Amino acid sequence: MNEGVEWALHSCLNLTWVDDGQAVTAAKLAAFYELPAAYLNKQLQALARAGILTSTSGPRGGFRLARRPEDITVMDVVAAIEGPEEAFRCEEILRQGPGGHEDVDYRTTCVISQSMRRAELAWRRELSRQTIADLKATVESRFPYTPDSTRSWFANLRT
Amino acid sequence: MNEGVEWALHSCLNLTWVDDGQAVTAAKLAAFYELPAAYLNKQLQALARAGILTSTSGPRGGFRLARRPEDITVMDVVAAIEGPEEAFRCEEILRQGPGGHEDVDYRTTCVISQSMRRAELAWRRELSRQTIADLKATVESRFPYTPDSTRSWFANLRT
DNA sequence: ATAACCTGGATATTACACATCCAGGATCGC
DNA sequence: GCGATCCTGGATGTGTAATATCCAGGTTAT
Ligand code: SF4
Ligand code: SF4
Repeated sequence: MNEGVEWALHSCLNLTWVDDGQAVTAAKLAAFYELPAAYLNKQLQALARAGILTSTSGPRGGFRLARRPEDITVMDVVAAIEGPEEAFRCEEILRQGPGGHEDVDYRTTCVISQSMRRAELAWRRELSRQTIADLKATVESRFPYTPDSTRSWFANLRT
Repeated sequence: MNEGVEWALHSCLNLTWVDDGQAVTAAKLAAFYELPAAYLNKQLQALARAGILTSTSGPRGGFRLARRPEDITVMDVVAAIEGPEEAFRCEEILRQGPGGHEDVDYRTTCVISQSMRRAELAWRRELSRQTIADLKATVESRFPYTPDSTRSWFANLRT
């Protein structure tokens, strides 16, 4: 599991707490957790390509959420960062074994592959149930002053 | 996801098809898929430590299943190879952020961490539902002559 | 006694995640 | 227009973990 997923989710949450319509610089988002700015920027670009964030160039530019938090699932973010590939990559070792054929796609016929795929589907389904809005609501109910303190932290940030 | 998991599951399946009470050498199991023998041996050792296989030293030694296939879940094998760690390792970046405390275990309080953990639980539950016996049965119903051909392949193997 | 085989630590190799850098382009304020 | 700000994306460097090999030692069957 890529570490960038964690950064991306945190950044999305932080974006829900800044003033609406306000774009936030990659450098500022990185500064919040003291992350390497250039590298976080890459993750944000991936989120932008996935349609989760919109990016604006130039002064007063930066990133903002492309949709409402209710419409962004945790799975969306994970997929944007990790790529569309499945975690279980079947190496099709059956191909090397006796009775293996070059022209068979073992990923679809093989039992082990199917079993892994089913488990991964359950994982994805669970991540799709949760939205950024859900996370936001849970945080706010547990730490009611997080929105205010986050907003003011970004507002008072000196570069 | 470790590639050794695939090897281990295949090897367990193959072991269900050899004559009962017959131990199979790591080298033979590796030869079946042309895998690196020394490395597969490491995975088999892990399975032995986990109580999934029993190992016998000396001539006529090797590995055999420690329990009935019905009593070995796919999750057992995955856990034996991958170790007990969770796939989502929370780096607790909140600790670096404003308002972070040294003495808080963010892995338990944090919403993101919980969300990931829940998804991973669903994944594990799904893998625990399937046993080696289930895989075996599915393979045999699709490819009825696999047990015979596998058994005879091992029997006729020349080193 | 000898050969077959597992055990486990040390070591080499390789792939990939992590991280940085820079040239280019867009946008804003002046 | 001009300079400053900031995103874009490819090239590149770095470090760590997965992959793979090796060997010295222990166990067991014949
Ligand atoms: S049997 Fe399935 S899991 Fe194993 S190598 Fe073939 S496709 Fe992959
Ligand atoms: S908030 Fe949660 S996921 Fe993020 S660093 Fe803290 S514990 Fe980890």
